[in-house]
Amino acid sequence: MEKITFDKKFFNIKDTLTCGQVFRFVKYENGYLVFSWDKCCYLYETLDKTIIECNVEDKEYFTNYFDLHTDYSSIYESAINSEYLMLKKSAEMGKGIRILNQNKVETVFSFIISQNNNIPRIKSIIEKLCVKFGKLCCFDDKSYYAFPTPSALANATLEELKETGLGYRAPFVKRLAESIISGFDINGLSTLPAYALKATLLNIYGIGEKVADCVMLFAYKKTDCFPVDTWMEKVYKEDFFGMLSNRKEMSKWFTETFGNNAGYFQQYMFHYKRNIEK
DNA sequence: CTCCAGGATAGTG
DNA sequence: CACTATCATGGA
Repeated sequence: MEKITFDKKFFNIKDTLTCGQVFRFVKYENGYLVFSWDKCCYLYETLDKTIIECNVEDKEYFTNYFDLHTDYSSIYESAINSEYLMLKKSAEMGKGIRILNQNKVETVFSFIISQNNNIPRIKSIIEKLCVKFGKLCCFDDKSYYAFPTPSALANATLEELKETGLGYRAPFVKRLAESIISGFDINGLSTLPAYALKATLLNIYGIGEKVADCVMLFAYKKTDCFPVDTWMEKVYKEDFFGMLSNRKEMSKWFTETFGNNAGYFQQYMFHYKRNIEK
């Protein structure tokens, strides 16, 4: 077992996992188990450190997954020095949030499932998909299921897919799986320029503006992307006093205002807005 | 019971 | 173009 130790100041486990970017994690002992594609790691915090425990061969995978090569202090400073009070408060509260570098195939499927849905249900559907169609794996003495391969999903019937609670999203999942089997290369898209990547994602059945932005930010590291959902629409209107009416234009405004920090700031503010209004 | 959840699609004007 | 009814499911 390998241990990766990182300063806790810019790596809060709970905030990073629960700000809506990732759906496969469970509380375990003093921390969390996190699953990515077919891999697993265990996370916990000490007084001043965040510790990742994983298999030796997965060390670099999870170092990159948790974005440990990126320095968050300058991102945080930039938010704290912003003229927008909402952003300052959000950054202060969520400075331990990191944007993960997730498996691309898993992320595309996960965010197709996320449309018009809530986080507990998204987690439940994905977990059932893994149990039903994923490969049995083990980590230490624990067993879990990998994210299903595209071929496993393509071979499933719509009725079988719907047993996981997918509802009307089942055809989205099936069609994407079939297209990957036929040669559509999700991972290969990383070489495309941002505008071409976005156009390609929007062309996928079941993916619109918001989901495309999420995939670009959470799997392709396009940190100038700013997904606008119901929460960010509230932020835009209530905290930025914006007058635009559609979400695509709001997203554009945030991107133009915050540049390459837009994605990080979106996570800070999403986390703040959701936690403060409860 | 109604409403809504980190929306997208197909159809209409 | 912009606007909107509808989509399956479960929890509040």
